[in-house]
Amino acid sequence: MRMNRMYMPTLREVPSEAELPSHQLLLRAGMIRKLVAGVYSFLPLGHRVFKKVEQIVREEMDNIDSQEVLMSAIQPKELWEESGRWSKFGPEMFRLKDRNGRDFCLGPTHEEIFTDLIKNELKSYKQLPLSLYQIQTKYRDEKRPRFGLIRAREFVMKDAYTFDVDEAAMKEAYELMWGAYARVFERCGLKFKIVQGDAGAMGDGVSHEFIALSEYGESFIAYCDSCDYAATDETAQVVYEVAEQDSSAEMQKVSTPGVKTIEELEKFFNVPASAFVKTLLFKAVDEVVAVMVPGDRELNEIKLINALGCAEHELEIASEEDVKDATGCDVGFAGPIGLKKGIRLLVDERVAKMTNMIVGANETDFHLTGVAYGRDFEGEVSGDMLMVVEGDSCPVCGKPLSIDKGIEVGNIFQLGLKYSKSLNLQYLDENGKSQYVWMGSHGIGISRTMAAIIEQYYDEKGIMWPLAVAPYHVIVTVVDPKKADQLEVGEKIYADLKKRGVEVVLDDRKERAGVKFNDAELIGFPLRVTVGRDAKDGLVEFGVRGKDDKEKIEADKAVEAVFSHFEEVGFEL
RNA sequence: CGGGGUGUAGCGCAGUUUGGUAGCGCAUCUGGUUUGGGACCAGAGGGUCGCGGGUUCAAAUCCUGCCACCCCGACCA
Repeated sequence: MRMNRMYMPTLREVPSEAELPSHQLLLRAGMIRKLVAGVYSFLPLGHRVFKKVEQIVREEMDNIDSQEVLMSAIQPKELWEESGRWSKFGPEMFRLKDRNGRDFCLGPTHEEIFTDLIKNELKSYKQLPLSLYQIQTKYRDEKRPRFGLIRAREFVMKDAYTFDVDEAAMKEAYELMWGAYARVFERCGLKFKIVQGDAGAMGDGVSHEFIALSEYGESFIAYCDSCDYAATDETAQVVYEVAEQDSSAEMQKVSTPGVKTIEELEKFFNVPASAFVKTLLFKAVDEVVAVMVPGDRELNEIKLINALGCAEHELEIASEEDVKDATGCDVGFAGPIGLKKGIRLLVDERVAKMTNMIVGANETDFHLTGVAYGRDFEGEVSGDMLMVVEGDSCPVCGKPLSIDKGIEVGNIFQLGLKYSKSLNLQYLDENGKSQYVWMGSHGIGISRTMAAIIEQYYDEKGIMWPLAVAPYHVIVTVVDPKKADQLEVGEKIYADLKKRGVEVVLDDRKERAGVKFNDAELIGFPLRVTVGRDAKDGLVEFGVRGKDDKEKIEADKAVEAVFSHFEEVGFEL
């Protein structure tokens, strides 16, 4: 490709709408443009990178005998009602009606559609296992789209679905997928961690997330350096020991005027935060629920949601009015004793061991001390309800956990029988008996992966694409294309590289050298051959993006230099 | 959806407090001089000042309703 014909509107200045490096650089390098919030157009250079990532995914999926299909983005409401997700997905789903008023959605994911497709054809165990995937546009009306391609409302995902005869076979398919995903992200050059995930709206089974490490990531992960335990912060099991407490203390009401927060309480009573128990009120659908966690810890809302069995969007913090109605007092004095009748009280398992805690009295300006679980009140003991923090003990080996941040680029789920049951997907086994199909669902965010790569490969000048995903491998920069000798040498190297199958652009634009160099570095071509003033002596310059030292070589050796670099970094065309 | 902020030329911004009919830098076009790290000189084009309503002789500026976009919180590939 000749650059003077290339549509690559690079920007000198950072668009004010972009904050993250990947977002800024994608815009500045002329790779994407925003249409509306969370919806982007891919320009030629961006599209080339996109296709590279897509192709890597495709190859690795094909490699494990998953077969590519293409489903519609537009889906009928009926299938979603069968699975119960028409309401569960909530406002995240883009919904639309046809001219007759029939309801549809733009697919946020495709479990229903794949299951439905298969159920009409699948008859026998002999047809299993089956693994299908597609690379297709997904729609999710995010509450808050942001960070460019990282949280978009329209994005491209590779989604795969596996169908197996039993649980063991499903787990085998899961392992296969795991391996393919690891290879995909390795080939993309990403530094990533594989962590246990929460299944969320997808199902209740085992799941893992592939997290590309990045300081700008939205996903927090807890992991152990001593063993291989790793989980998302929401999933990580919290080890929290309650010290033996004196149970002889009597419950007493203490006046605590205006003392509401844990910090204020610590000062007032002069005891550590762990002596208190927070009673938090939430509204789930239209029921108010109270949750108790130790005063020095945060509640994990995901764990609460799982305990309640409601959907994410159905849970919200109770309003001030709801709190007053439930407790009969101002916000800040809620406690387990004297709550309005009928309010569910969930209790973290550790709270249930406390025999001398301080809680709100459900009376404005009063707290209760010396409260013992079991003696003074009881609730539903709900296991672990806490958010993990750095330094918590590893639930496997007991060593302290580390916390890191990253971008979720892929995930794998063991769906089990969730969809085959709700959508009635069965096969006949060897004995002619009907059995439900064991399913798995596996996603990779293609466009998001592209952004995640940039987050790991950039410097102050621009992007530094790994060769495997670079829009082109080499840029041949002709410093002054009006000089016949330079242009001639540049054209020859360009043609020779092309002949050898190298993806190459020729910068033949009538721009000053600085503009060309800056554009090349911004866009992030991995290799640069500069044809300048020494061209008349048959010399050119060979450089690698990200390395300052340039090497003067004979023009005839340029192609060789490119290939020896390929060899050096283990890249194959 | 709650809280905060912004909307003026393709991009980045000033002008709004104190109403008087729109400006700067970059980019674009023309001519010339330059030519290895975002050139210089001269000239030119480009704006429903987010949209609607109101106040006023007069509105980018004041009032009001709406919209869009960005940031902070809860969701996910």
